[in-house]
Amino acid sequence: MIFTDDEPGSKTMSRYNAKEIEAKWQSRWEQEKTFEVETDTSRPKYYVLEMFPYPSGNIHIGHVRNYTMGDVVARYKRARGFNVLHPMGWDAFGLPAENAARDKGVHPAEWTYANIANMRTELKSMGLSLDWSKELATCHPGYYGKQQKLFLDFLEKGLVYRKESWVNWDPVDMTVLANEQVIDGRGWRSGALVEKRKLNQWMFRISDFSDDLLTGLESLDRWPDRVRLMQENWIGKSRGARVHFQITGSDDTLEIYTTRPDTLFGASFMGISADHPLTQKLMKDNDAIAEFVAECHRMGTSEEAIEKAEKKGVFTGLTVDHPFIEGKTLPIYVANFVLMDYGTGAIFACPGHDQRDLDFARKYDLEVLRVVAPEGAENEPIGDTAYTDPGKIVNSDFLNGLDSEAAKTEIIRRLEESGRGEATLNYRLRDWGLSRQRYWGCPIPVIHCDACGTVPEKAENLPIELPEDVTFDKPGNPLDHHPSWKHTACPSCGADAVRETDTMDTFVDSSWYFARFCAPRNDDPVSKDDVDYWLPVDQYIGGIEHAILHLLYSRFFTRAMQETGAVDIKEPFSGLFTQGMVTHETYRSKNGTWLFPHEVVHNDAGEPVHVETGEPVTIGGVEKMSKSKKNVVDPGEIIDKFGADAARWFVLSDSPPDRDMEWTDAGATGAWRFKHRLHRFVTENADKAAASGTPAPDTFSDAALSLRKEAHKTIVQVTDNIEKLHFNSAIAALYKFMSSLADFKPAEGNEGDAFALREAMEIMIGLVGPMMPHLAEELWQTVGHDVLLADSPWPVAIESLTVDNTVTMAVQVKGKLRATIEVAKDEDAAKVEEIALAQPNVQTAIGDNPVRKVIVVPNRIVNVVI
RNA sequence: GCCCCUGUGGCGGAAUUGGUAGACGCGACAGAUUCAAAAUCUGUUGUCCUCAGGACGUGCCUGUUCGAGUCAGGCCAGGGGCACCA
Repeated sequence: MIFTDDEPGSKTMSRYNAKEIEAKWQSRWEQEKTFEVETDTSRPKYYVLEMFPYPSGNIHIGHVRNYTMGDVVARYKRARGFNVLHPMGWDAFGLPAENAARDKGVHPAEWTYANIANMRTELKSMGLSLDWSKELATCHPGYYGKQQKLFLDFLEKGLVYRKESWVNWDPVDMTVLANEQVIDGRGWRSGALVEKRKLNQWMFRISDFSDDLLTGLESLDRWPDRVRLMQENWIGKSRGARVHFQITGSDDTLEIYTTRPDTLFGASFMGISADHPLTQKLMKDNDAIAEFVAECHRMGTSEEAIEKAEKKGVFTGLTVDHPFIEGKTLPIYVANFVLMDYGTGAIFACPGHDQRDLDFARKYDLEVLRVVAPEGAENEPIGDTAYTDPGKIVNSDFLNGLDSEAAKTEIIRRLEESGRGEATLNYRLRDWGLSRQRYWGCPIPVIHCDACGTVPEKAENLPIELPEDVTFDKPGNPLDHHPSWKHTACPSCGADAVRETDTMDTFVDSSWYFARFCAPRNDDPVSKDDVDYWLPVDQYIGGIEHAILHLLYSRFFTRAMQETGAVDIKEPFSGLFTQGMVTHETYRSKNGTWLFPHEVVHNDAGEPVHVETGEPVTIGGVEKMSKSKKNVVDPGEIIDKFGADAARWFVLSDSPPDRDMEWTDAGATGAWRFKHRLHRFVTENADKAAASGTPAPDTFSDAALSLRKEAHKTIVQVTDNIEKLHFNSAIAALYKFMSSLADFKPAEGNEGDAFALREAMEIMIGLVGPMMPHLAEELWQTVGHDVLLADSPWPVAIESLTVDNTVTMAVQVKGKLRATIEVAKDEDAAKVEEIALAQPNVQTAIGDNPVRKVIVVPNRIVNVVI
């Protein structure tokens, strides 16, 4: 067993006992309240936040990676003199608690708080520099009561409204289903065919902020480009036209939105959504339409389901007149691919230039006409693929010969001139439906009164707490079933009234917690003085899976809170980092069942076998860790086996933080070895080093000078790497520095050597500190410091030691490396060229060819062109 | 289906952002130490060839450039998101 930190009977093994030492420093930090912070406007602040976890029961390696990254930044910024806010809390409402209640009969609150207690212990064992005094849980009335206040503020400002919208409905369980609870169109528990159903829902007016959320992205220069791009696409600003089509033989018009008005002459039919008012009207006395609408409602509410479904429709019997082609009419179809939520819920279809329209047209044998063509393809018919690129307009009367852009402008001019349409901007972003028909969420603080309608709860009555005595044995929302909870008096007229029994989407909880952390026990939801100091979050870290919804909702909430005066800013997170997932090999036993990594060992022949039965094991692909495939490692076991420092070190090393990392025991062992190597070196060499505070002597041996240079260069590199969150590169630099440090043999009695050794050891300890904080504290003490490393400043590089006066330059002939030369830094280009050309290998490569040109890039490369 | 990302040795990855591809770690191999093993230390390790040298090489194909892992265009493969999972 090589992983035991204190191997008995081993003489060479260091006596570093991770468990003891890690616990020791954790309690020291806790006693001294090292990481508890207060608003202090005299000091520069830095707010580091990792996305708070859902309390599922145990932390997983993904959490370890996420929180370690944040912790490195937090500890580093502290060392750089910032007042660092680094809080932790729990995203504690949500479905899993209700599932546990239903499956195991345990109350959601009990289940959640037990999970929190366990995860808190696990997180604490990681040695994170968190201010635990600011801990919060969204399921606590102290949090969600304030959220209800925010809701009322938003309501007053007109940022919330009610509207009918669609939900997935399980007709057997009589309950609303989340998209993930709909499997192949059926309820996950009942197996019943899921229907779409309309419910009255509360909505946030996020779409009022579409343009602001879009332009705001430009200011977020410390966000990954891809996240900004994803949000930009999600908001989906488009320029297009609204066109009013006359319904043939009627005074009514059908209003459509299109981004391709240039293809209007290629229109062959109209598509309207199953939920379009016209459809709703027609289905009353048309069974075929009614049947088709019902079919559409069985499709599920996700955009993915709608897009992937076969394109289908039903003819309404109505046609519209083409606005520019005299006598041409276009049939109106109810079509399953037209979304009521986008544009006007109606389109004109041009099969030649839109793939969905083409699929539909082929199915129903409708006309397909080319109206846009690339150069030379004007007369080519459209095959099975729509031509969606821009090109030259053909078959389009007055648009012929124009390019797509000019045609758009021209046709909009003509539409506006004739009053049959106008240019318009459209956004894909829809309002945010926040109502959930569930128990374990924040109650929406409004009351329905027969006389007064919908009335907000009085602020002094907050929090509206969830009742504890609920059961989950009946389908539907327990709040609705509760005998007394929903019955109350109308705050306005005092008559008997009923509470709203819907609770809020859990995304609401996570849309303002970063603001609450600034003063988590404050009476108002948000403490102005504290958020003015701490916000925005300087570095936010979390998974890429939140790139759109959570981050967009938080940006909306911050704007909404600005409107209610709670904050003065628009953007909550000035820096964002999205870390990759943790993956692991998968294993299957002989009979095909998944196995945990700890159930697999290698036999003498090196083959993977089951630890108990000895039967062969199949090693599968490397996949995202998931409980169903059992390819998970338990952080508790890892910390137990390797120590928190080694676990932290390993999740930072090897893989770049924004990419997926594979968990391997071998990698963890490497981290563990480094920890011991460093510990052994410092404990064995501390007495050879100069005493703390000894001034630098005037002269140094070559070896000492070279060690000092490497030490100071390492400061520069590690600092730069941490600033850029390139933790893996920082660790590579430290490994390299460790080799040089271990190679350094100070001559006895040599002052310079003793000084260099001490300096290098202290630099090493300081730089390792954010990653392996326990070991670093221990060694910091070993080399003679009383002050905690956590309270000590970051190592400072001496600039003169970080630059070399010679550089190695590559010499290429025709782009191929032929030699390297050592020249003075910033050497004159002519001199460099002369030296380069004098190299025998260079001469051989040039041969008899005339030298046409020599390119000299200072301090980098020489390229001889022949 | 739509949007976004990623692809470099046996493996994880590095590359000052267009300038010596493979830093650093893992694994493997060889040696030292040991009664022996573990641990530790030292060295070698992209592929191929006619091996003091050279050719090839960053998923595939084309291009721009004195020079491409890096830029452009087109493919292929894997992953994330798609509004009620969090």
